[in-house]
Amino acid sequence: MAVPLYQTKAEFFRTLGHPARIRILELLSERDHAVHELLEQIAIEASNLSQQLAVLRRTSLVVSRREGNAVVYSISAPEVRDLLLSARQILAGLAATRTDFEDELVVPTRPSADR
Amino acid sequence: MAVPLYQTKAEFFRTLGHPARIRILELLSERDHAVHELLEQIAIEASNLSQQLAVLRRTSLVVSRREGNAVVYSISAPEVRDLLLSARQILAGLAATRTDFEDELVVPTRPSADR
DNA sequence: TCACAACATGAAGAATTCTTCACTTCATGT
DNA sequence: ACATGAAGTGAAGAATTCTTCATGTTGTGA
Repeated sequence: MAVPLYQTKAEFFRTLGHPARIRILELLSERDHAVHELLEQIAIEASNLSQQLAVLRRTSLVVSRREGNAVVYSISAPEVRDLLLSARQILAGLAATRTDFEDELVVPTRPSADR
Repeated sequence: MAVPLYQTKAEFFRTLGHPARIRILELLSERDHAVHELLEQIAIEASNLSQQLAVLRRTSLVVSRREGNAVVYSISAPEVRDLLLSARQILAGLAATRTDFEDELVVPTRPSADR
């Protein structure tokens, strides 16, 4: 293998490192979506969405097929679902830690409903 | 929550999206390491390593403590280990897919040992 | 107290990645 | 054949992220 594994891994994570791409993968891990369906859910320009889909296609994380007038995307590695879940858990854990830490350090103020 | 979840997730993955940071996390998921120990394993400049450690610290993925002359780092979320494993599997799957695909399309040539 | 080793940090230029724009392509309906 | 809706693409400037350099801190041992 010419490219070291940790380099490949880094690239993989980098392709996950974009809000639109995360949303796309989350939507696709529920079910296949046509591009115009994704567009309804994600608030970005059509051509930007195309660019992000291209990134995901390049890394083989998704595949597309044409269905008449529409192009339908699907996830190629179902394990991505687990990965996203796993990430959510870690994130929840870290958030909790940070909150605890604040609880310890921050001067207590009147509890506020919206923060 | 002011910041949407998928934004936070994207940031999380982006902090994983760097070869040095991946290696650091892999080393730390084996056991705690002092900075100079990490430096032995990873071929980057000391100050670069510090910068990457700072990135990981900012996102609370690692924590550091001083032990005499040295600073020792450890992983704060053990689940990171699973995540890295999970990524490795997906990557292996994708690589296999791509290889299969090549097997189908590419004109077979004499097998070569070094590619 | 000095000197040195181990780390950290701010700043700046280099390198990447994002977003948008102007087009192009492809399939369908008329 | 033409118009239209759906999607993709190359290019370019804006925005981020990397790497390195110079300098600053903090312990330890002489």
